[in-house]
Amino acid sequence: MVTIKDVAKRAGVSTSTVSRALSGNIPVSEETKKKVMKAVKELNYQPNVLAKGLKLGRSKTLGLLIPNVRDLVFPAAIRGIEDTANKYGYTVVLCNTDEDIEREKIYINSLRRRLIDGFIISTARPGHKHLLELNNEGFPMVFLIRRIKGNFDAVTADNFQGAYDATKYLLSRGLKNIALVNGSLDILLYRERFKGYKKALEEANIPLNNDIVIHNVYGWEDGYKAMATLLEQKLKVDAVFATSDPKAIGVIRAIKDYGLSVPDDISVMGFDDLDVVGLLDPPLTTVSQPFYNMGVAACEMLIRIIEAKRRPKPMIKTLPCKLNIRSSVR
Amino acid sequence: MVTIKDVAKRAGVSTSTVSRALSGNIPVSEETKKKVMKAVKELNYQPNVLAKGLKLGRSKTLGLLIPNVRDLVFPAAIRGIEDTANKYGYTVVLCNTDEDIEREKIYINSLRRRLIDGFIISTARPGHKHLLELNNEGFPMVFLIRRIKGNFDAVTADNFQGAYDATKYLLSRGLKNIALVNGSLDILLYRERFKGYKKALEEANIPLNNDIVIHNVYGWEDGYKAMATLLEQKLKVDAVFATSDPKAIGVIRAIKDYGLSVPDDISVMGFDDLDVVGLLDPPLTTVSQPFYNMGVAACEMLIRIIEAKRRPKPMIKTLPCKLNIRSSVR
DNA sequence: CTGAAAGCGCTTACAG
DNA sequence: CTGAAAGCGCTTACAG
Repeated sequence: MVTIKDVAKRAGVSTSTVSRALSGNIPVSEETKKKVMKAVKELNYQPNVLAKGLKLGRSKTLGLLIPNVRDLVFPAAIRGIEDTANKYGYTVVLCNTDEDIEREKIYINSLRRRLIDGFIISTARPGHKHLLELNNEGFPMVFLIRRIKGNFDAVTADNFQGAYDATKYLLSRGLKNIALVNGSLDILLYRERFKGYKKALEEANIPLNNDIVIHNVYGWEDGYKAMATLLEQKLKVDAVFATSDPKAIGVIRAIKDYGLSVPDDISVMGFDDLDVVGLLDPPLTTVSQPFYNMGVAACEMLIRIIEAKRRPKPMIKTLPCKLNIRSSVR
Repeated sequence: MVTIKDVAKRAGVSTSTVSRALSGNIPVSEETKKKVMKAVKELNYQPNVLAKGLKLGRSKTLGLLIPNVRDLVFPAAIRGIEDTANKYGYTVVLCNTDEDIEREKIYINSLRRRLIDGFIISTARPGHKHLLELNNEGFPMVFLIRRIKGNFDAVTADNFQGAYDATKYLLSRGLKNIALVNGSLDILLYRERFKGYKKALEEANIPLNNDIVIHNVYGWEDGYKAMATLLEQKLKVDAVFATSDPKAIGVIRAIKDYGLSVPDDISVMGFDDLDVVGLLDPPLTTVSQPFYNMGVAACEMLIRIIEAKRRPKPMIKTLPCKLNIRSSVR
């Protein structure tokens, strides 16, 4: 491997000068700069990032904490993060926590030994004391998709607006008995989606019917069960707003298994717009979250925090959702 | 941050001794080892991985090159890699190449400045000279899922056997006119799947009908087109073997759009067993690739190569596929 | 078994 | 503007 010494020798200057010519932080005469650059080129010199990191106490790497790469929600966001990190010369390390706080703590500790420069965190849930401590230390971090209450840097979708628009749209199609199949209210974004749903109903003067509102639904199996329960009870339902696409998939399967049709008998609205959801039968009408762009925004925000001299004021960036109308709503 | 010096001071020994006690490579008396461990605990000392890496010329970091995280093929494999890397104290850096050789070269170069210890490569395709060079340097690398011809370390599925079994199964269901919707023959695994298909046909004394064999099909849109073409020509087809699940999804949509039913009119067999494919309508019968385990195996192989004193002989590990029978074949 | 010293490849405060 | 020196936090060959 060619080092800064080799470059210095070839250019006939000291290693200090090479370093300065390369960093650009400290003035170097045009002439010597040229000599250095020539030597760099000729030797194809690549600075050693570890050595630099050791000296500077920064490693140009970012940690990304997510529950599980296999969740279809994450790949697009990861891609946005990777692309952005790469653009700024950063590298990202992926950590799957499986929603396990202990695993998360272990990951955070082990990454700190690598002098990680900051974290993007998509695992916010009750029991996040360790994250607050990290933040109090002034450690750069930004929440993505999920966030926790309070004044922390975060990038999320506009969950309230998305849910509001979705419900409004169902209403506009003449659907009145709109069931809600929602996630855990422990998680902020499900509280917000619930609010959006209620607001739209309220504006249409439709009273909230708690019989057809189900919370704590996780994933498609649960979605299936929730819908089956609704159907068993023979409650009047002409549409279902499932607040995540996996839930919607389960809901659709249940409806079909009970011999009914989507959307002729019951319309189904999802939330997420996962890459696969246009391929379903029927293709799912859903609220589209800008996952890729959220990844980009979170990564840019984190890098800005890392590279700032003074920590900027916390900022919550909320990206708009938009309805992706396909065929599961009549 | 607490360093080895702090530990040395507290334990009343030199930093050399602390280092030796911790590594275990060099004998240290039981007594001093105890003192060191005590100090380590009390101070919660975490060695600085960058410093260690700089000294040792290794970084305990692995590079993973894939075309795109958003391809549904990869998340499970990534998860297997992450879990394994983590178990051995390694960290993995993900790179999306978009099948672009230039991007790939840039990634490889920039990771080498980080003293990356080895690569897992899922991007093998024509134009891999740079990979051969890397290999010739003795740089640790293993191919995953896709590999190139020759004697290189690799972990793949048994593509021949999988395709053979799939075709045999279709035959066993009384299906005789089995179309093949296949990928590019530039890619080894599609050649192997083609061979498996031909072998099964041959054994059943069914001549290969080139009219219903289509190659160079990439993704679901292409799968749709391929099937549409077949249908337009009114060729006799009672089953389709699509050699990837996305192709199968396109095939199914085309069949439905032409007013036919799966599997009543035409049966469809896929290949991959992506996480979502059981949720389709009808749930897809497909060849299941052990993506997670392939990720684990590739990562273990790579770490073994990295940590070996002498480079072990190249080894190709082939994991068996198994049929996952659902409802798209009659 | 243990310590002092050198060195991994950088950057930057200190002189000049 | 430039060089010599110190130092980031480790490990290990060299003495003892």
